[in-house]
Amino acid sequence: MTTRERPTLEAVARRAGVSRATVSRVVNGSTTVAAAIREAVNRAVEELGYVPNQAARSLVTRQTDSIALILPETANRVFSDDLFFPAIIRGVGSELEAADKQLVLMMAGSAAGYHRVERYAVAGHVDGVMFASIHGADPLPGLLARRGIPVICSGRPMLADPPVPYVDVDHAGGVAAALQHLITSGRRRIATIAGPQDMVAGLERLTGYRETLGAAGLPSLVAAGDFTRDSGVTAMRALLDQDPDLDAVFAASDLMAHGALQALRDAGRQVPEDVAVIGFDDFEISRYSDPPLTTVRQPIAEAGRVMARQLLRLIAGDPEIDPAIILPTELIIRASA
Amino acid sequence: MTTRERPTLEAVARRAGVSRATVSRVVNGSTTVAAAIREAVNRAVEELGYVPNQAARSLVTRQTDSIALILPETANRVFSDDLFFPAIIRGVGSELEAADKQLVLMMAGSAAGYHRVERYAVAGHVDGVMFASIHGADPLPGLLARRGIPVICSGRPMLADPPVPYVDVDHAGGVAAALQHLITSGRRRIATIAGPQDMVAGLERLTGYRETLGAAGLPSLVAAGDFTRDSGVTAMRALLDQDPDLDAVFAASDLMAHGALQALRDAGRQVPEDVAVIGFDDFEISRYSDPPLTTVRQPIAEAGRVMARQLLRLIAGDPEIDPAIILPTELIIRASA
DNA sequence: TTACGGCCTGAGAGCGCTCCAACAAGGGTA
DNA sequence: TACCCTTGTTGGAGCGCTCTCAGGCCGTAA
Repeated sequence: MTTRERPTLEAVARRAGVSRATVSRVVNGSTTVAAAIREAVNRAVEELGYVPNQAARSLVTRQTDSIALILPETANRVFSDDLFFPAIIRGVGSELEAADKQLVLMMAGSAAGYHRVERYAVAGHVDGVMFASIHGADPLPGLLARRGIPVICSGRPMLADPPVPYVDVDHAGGVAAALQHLITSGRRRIATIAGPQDMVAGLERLTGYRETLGAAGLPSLVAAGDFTRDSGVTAMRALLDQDPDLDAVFAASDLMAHGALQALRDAGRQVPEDVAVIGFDDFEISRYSDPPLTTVRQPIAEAGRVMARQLLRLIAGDPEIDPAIILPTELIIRASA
Repeated sequence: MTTRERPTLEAVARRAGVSRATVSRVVNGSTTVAAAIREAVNRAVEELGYVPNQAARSLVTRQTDSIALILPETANRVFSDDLFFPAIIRGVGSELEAADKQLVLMMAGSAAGYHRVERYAVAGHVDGVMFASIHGADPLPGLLARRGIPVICSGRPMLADPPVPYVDVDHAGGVAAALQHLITSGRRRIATIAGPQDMVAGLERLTGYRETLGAAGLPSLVAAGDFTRDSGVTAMRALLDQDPDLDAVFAASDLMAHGALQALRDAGRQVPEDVAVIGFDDFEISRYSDPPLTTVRQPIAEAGRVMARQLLRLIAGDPEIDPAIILPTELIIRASA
């Protein structure tokens, strides 16, 4: 392995016969350098294979051109079966790539990991921090914001002190559209499989369900889930126990809807003839389930993209950041309802 | 926003009434500091909320405690439908988390992104680099290695100059097991949907197919795919055109196998009665397809974990790094074959 | 009492870069 | 010819930290 000594600015300057400052200007694209000298410097850079030392540079500029994305889960949970995080990463990644920033991924499932994230951000390793999907009243976003670090959240944070700008989707609207579709097509005993109630997404979808059904004068029937497929199976069984005659189910996630599909099949119910099923997410796999899943599409990757864009503006010092951006959801009708 | 001035070592030293060097010693856990002084320093650190500046630190130590994972695809392709990258990230992430290193994710789909990755690594922004799934004869791993940067690959790199250590799975063994299962159960016209031939995974699975069938004296029938579901649909149709009487298909990825399942259904074939289908990957979704997919399980997350572990050893200067680690694959028999 | 280690602590020299103040050339104007 | 810009370049300070080395203090032995 050729652990060749890395050339410094100094070395380039010597070779090009100019000063360090001039080389720095050329490297950083300043225009006030005579063409001939710029040429000479560029040649020296090329010949030596010079690449600026990032640590030295950010020591003085106080920025690193990298951005952290915090996934408040353990690595094992994050990428198990769920396509939410991959989609967020996809959106964030494409946006940062375009802005020539680096993405630092941090999985902070444990309390220790949590503290690590805090130290990492405060140590100035990144220029800003994004949070993907927050559990409960998480103090970390506020904590970092108070430390002067640009922060933005995906999903409205429950704790708003200090308020941290966020990007979210229109949960209530999506749920209302889904339920309206069920009601319009004659369903009257509409149950729901709710998401975790320590997350805003779970909370708002349940609230939306209650309100829409309440307004329509229909009874509620709720089972708790945690967005996973298995919890969907369990919840669906419980619902069937409680009301064998239910004719529709709204699941707060596609994965839970798939679980419900399976539980319904096991219980001998036909979908959508006996029971209509609607999910929430519109993951790719929902196009291929049996039957294909009717679901509320939420633009996850787009949320990631917007979140990244907002953070970049925040870092650039733009004073006019929307404190909240809500992206629209859309009901995608397939065969299951 | 409280952009409070970040305290420096100097400030802590003043407050604790000691020198900078002593504070540094305490912060870095040196034992040669008197207990009373250590106490005082720790108190000062606490009171000031001191966190060492990472840039300054790595300027002198020449290490950053972060590691890059390069995904040689565009962000949009990486997380589309595929569960390969999420699984790799999961493995790598859990291992790095345990080692208290940070994961920097880089998507290098374009040529520009490519150059960016190189500069980034050479700039000393990371202590080492991992490559996930390499296309063709990619020069980048070798290039970085020659620059003295610790590098490791997931999947055997086609270009081995200089040789870069890698972690891969036993493609040939998995394919052989799959085909043996088909042959044993009486299948005689076994087609394959091959993966992209610019990737070792695609190449080796096709080679395995040819060799096993050749040894059994059975004819080959090959259609090309690119690991995606859509390519599986197309390839399956082509195979059916070429040999309407084929009785089995081995797809080089689960996604292609799902596509094949769909195309077979559309063509009125029963799986597994008319045509047996076997995939490769064992993604979660394959447990839930119709029928559940028989497939070759490859331990992707484990490969990520091993890769991270190897890189960490490489960075630590361990001279005895296995140039290649091959993880076992396993045939998972479900209903489709 | 003096000499001599052993232990801690402090001073100071960088790490490689940016950026500011200062200065060297030209070229135009009075 | 003297003077003032403008344009381009340089030296040097300083970012916050680590680490080497010299030196202070103390106990022990001679």
